[in-house]
Amino acid sequence: MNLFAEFLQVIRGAVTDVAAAQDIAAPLDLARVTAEPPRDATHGDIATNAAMVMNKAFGTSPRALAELIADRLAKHVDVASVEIAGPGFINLRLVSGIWPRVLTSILALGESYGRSAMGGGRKANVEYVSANPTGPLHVGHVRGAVFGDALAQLLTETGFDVTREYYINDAGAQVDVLARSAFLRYREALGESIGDIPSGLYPGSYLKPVGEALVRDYGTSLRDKPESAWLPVVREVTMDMMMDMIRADLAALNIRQEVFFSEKSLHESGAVAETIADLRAKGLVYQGTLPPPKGEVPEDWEDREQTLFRATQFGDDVDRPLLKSDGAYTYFASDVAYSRNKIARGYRELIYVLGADHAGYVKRLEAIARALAGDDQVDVVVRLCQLVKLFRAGEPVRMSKRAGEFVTLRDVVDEVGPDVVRFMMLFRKNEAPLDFDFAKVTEQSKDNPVFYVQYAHARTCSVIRNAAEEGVLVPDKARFDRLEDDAERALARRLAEFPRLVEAAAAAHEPHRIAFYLFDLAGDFHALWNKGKDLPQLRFIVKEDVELTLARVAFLRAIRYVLANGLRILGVTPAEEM
RNA sequence: GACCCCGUAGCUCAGCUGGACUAGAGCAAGUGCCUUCUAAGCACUAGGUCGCAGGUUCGAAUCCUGCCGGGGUCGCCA
Repeated sequence: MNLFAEFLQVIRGAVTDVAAAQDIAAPLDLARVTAEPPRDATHGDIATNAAMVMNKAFGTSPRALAELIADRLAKHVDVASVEIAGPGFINLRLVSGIWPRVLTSILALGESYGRSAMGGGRKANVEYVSANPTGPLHVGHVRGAVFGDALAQLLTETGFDVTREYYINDAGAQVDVLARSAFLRYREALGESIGDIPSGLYPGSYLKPVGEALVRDYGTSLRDKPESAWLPVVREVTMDMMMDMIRADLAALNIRQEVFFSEKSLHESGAVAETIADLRAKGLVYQGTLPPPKGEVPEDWEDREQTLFRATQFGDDVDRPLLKSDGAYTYFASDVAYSRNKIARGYRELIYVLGADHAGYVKRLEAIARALAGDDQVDVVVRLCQLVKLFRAGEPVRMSKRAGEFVTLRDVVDEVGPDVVRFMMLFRKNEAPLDFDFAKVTEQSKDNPVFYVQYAHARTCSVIRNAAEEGVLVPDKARFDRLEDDAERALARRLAEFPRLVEAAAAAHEPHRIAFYLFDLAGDFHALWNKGKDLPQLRFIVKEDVELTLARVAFLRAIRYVLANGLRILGVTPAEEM
C-alpha cells in the first residue's frame, strides 16, 4: 500500500470531477499535481498543490479552486478533515483508521513493502567500478562501487530490469606494460635478482603471485623467448589474475556484477570497425584537426589530422577522435562501440557511475547515445562520485602513491567491515565530498549513523524476542487501533512514506535518500522507545494488557520490515543482535 | 580560456526535483533529568541576511544570468 500514490489518484479524481462540473473542456495535465507528506506534521497527513498548479486551466484563483477540490475530498471516507492554507495548499487529515490499514498492509507485504513497478521492466544497464585491471582496487574506487551497487539494487526494487556491469579496459598499451611488469616478477620467481622495478612499470608486489603462477604453469619455458612470443601469454594470465583479484575485492563488499565486458572483445569481434562504418554512413565522421586545449598549451602540441566524430552536433564541446593520426583506434572509438553494444542488447537506460575526475565524459557519453540511437530512445544517466578523504581519529591518512603504496579497498573493508563501508558511502549525496574516519564509523554511539540505524533494527528484534519469551506471539490481525500516542502515529506516518520515498530516490538516482530516511526512522523509533522510560504505559511490552502488547509487537514487526527493506536496498546487513 | 561539482547554524550535512505562518537534523554550547522492555543515555533552550547581486514566478535554498570563494577536469594517454 502506497498511501501517497493512492491519494494522488483520489486527488486527481477530485480535480477531474471539478472540471466536469465546471464544463472545462480542455484536457487537464495532472502531471504536476502532487500528494506529499507536509513538512510540518501539524498541517495534517497529506498535502497537495493541486489547486495551485491547476488554477490556470480553470481560470480561477488557487484558493477558489482549492475550495472546490476540498469540498470533493472532504467526502472521501478516509478523510477526516480538509484545510486550505497559505497560497492554496490543501491539507488532508486522514481518519485514524488509516494507520491500522497501513500497518496491516506492511505486515502483509513484508519484504515486498517498498517495492514498486515504476520501472515497468525497462532495461537498465548500470556500469560501475570499471577500474583499469592493472592492480587491486584502491580506496578511490570504494564509493563508486558502493554507490553503483546500491543504485542498481534501488532500480531493481522499483521495477527496472537491471544489469550490473563492469567494463574491462583490457585493450590498451597499459595492459602490455602490466604484462612486462609481471614478466619481471616471473624472472624474480625463477630466482633472478631483478633489482628495482624500472620506472614506467608497475612496482606493486601484488604481481608477485602472477610471477609465481607463471613459473608454476610454464616453468622456465617463457624466459628465453622473445617478447613477441611471451607477451600474449603473460598478458592473458596477468589479466585473468587481476580480474580475479578485483572480483574478490568487490565480493568483500558484497558486490557481484553480472557482466564483465571486455574492451578487447570489441576489437576482436570487429565491433569497433563496424561502429565507425555506421557513423560514417550517417555522415558523422570526417578528417580534421582539433584546436589545442585552452589554457596551458602543452609544449609538444602538434597539429595533426585525424578521424573525428561530430560530437558537437550532439551537444559535446569538441569533436572526438576515433582514429589517431597513425590510424590506430582511440579509446573513444571503443567507447562508442561499447555504447552501441549496450543499445543493441536492448538497454534503454545507460547509467554510468564515474569518479568526479571523469566529469568531462558526461557530454561525450550523451552525445554517443544520441548519435547512435536518436534523441529519445535511450536515456544516459551519469552519476559522479566525489572523492573520499580518509581520516583516523581526525588525522588525515597519508598515502604515497609511489611504490604502489596506497590504501586499498580491501584494507578499508577488512578494518571496518562491509556494512560500515557501504552505509557511510551512502550517507552523503554522491556529488559532495566525503570524509571517512575509521575511528568514528566504528564507534558504538548515537553519533555513528551506521550503528544508530543497525541498532534500531536490532532493538526491534530484541523486543520481539522478549515478547515471545513472555508468550506473546503476533497473530495476523493486531488491534492497531490501540496505538494512540502521537509518537506512534508519527512513526506510522513515517512508515507510510517509505514506498513513495523509494520511488523518488530511484527516479532521482539518489540512493542516499534511503540512508537518510533510515536515519530519521531510527530516530523516531528510538525516541518512542525512550518515551517508555518515563511512561511505562508506552512501553512495547505491557504485561497487564496483552492486546496492547500484541499490537505493539506487530507494530515493531512493521518497523523492522521497513528498516530491513531499506537496509537491503543499501546492501547493509540488518543486524539482529549487537 | 572552457566545462563540471560544491558554497545552508560555530562544525558536519539534509532539504523529497519551485511551495506555506516558524529553512531542518546531528555534533559542539547552555539547562534539567535518568540508570532502563537491550547497555552503548533522554528532554528542553539557544543558534542561520540559505556565498553576493539581479531576473523568471502568485511563490526561489531550489530554475535563469552575472560575479565571488573552494575543488576537479580539459590534445591522438587509458
